[in-house]
Amino acid sequence: MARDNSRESILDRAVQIASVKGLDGLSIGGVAAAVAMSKGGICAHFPSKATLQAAVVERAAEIFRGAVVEPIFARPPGLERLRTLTDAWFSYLAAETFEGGCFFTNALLELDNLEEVEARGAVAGQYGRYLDLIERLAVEAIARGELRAELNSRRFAFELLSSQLGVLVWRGLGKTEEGFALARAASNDLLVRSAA
Amino acid sequence: MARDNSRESILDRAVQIASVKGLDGLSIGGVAAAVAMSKGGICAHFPSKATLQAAVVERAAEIFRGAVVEPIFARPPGLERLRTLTDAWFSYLAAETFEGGCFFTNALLELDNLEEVEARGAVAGQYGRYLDLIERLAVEAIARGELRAELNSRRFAFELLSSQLGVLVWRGLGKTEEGFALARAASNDLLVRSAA
DNA sequence: TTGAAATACGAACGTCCGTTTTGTAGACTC
DNA sequence: GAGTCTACAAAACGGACGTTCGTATTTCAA
Repeated sequence: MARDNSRESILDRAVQIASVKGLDGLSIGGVAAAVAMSKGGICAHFPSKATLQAAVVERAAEIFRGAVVEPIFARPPGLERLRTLTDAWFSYLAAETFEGGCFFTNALLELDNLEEVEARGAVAGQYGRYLDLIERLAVEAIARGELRAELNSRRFAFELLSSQLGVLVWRGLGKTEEGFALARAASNDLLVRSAA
Repeated sequence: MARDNSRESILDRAVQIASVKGLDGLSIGGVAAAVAMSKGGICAHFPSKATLQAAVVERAAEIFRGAVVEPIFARPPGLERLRTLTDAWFSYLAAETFEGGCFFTNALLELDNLEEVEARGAVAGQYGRYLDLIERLAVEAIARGELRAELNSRRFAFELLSSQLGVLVWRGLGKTEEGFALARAASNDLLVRSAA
């Protein structure tokens, strides 16, 4: 754990920079300056920019899982986990876990048309995993009779995610607090009208 | 109209490039190559990159208005215009009016943490105007008795926009068609449960 | 104490960036 | 037809980019 100390600190800073400037806007020189090292020192750990970007995505995924996903396993399955996930996501954004907002949404919309950036697949993969998790939790809640049996779990996931996306736009407009309020109301409404 | 012909063709290409690579990723050399001109020729029309970016945002706004906003004025006020706006937005995205998807959503999430980019304010301004339009149409529909009187028009705008954002994520995941289907269903559901 | 491996510096490379300057065609005006 | 103006090409600038390399420092084992 304490091994590779500098590699970890490089990654932690790089993740924050990438969340603000984008995965493509991330520069080795910028990272070097941010951690007070030389560019050569960075390249010793990450032989190419693509390698650094891949490691950054992986690290961001760990952070996201720790902040949003893992809290649900302390709760009973079904609807309770769905509520916990929603709350955790709002907390994750409010806490500015990533300085630039939601790392993966930023990255997905940044890279979706740039097939030459290798990290694109990794970003999409992580994003898809998150959506599948929401859908799985909905299926679970349906099976337990907590959500309506006829509910389309895919559409449920779409609408729950969409509320989170709305917050990001409101944040971009400088109305973060209003965005949270609207998204919480919308999410809650979704859960209420999906309840059995 | 035919005046400043090359300026217009530069802008049209620059808008497309910016929608794919981002407003910050837009480069004068790239634009020059795309329109088969020299960098100096570009700089003759746009004395600085910031000037070019500002003109690109303005041009993108014109395109967006023409594709999404103007069609509603051919329709009767109220709910009908709301439906038309929604349809026009889906058509606008499906037609790949901008190669990179939704120019303004991309730009907003790209720039929301980069206060050093001058175009940020213009992007946020255009985005806010679109949201206000949705809200105004909702108020209009409420006043005409087409939507419920207790409806929160701000929340309505939030949820309608959120569905559009969902499509953009699905598009980023390579599931554009499914995204359209889910968003149409969600938008329609929103209109149905908001109806008087 | 010595040797080897790990670590990071600092300089250099070629490329691209935004910008400025200079040169040069072709179209206007007088 | 000489002068002027516009539109663009071409070249160069300083700087930042990603990457490579030689070297100095540190760490640890033998």
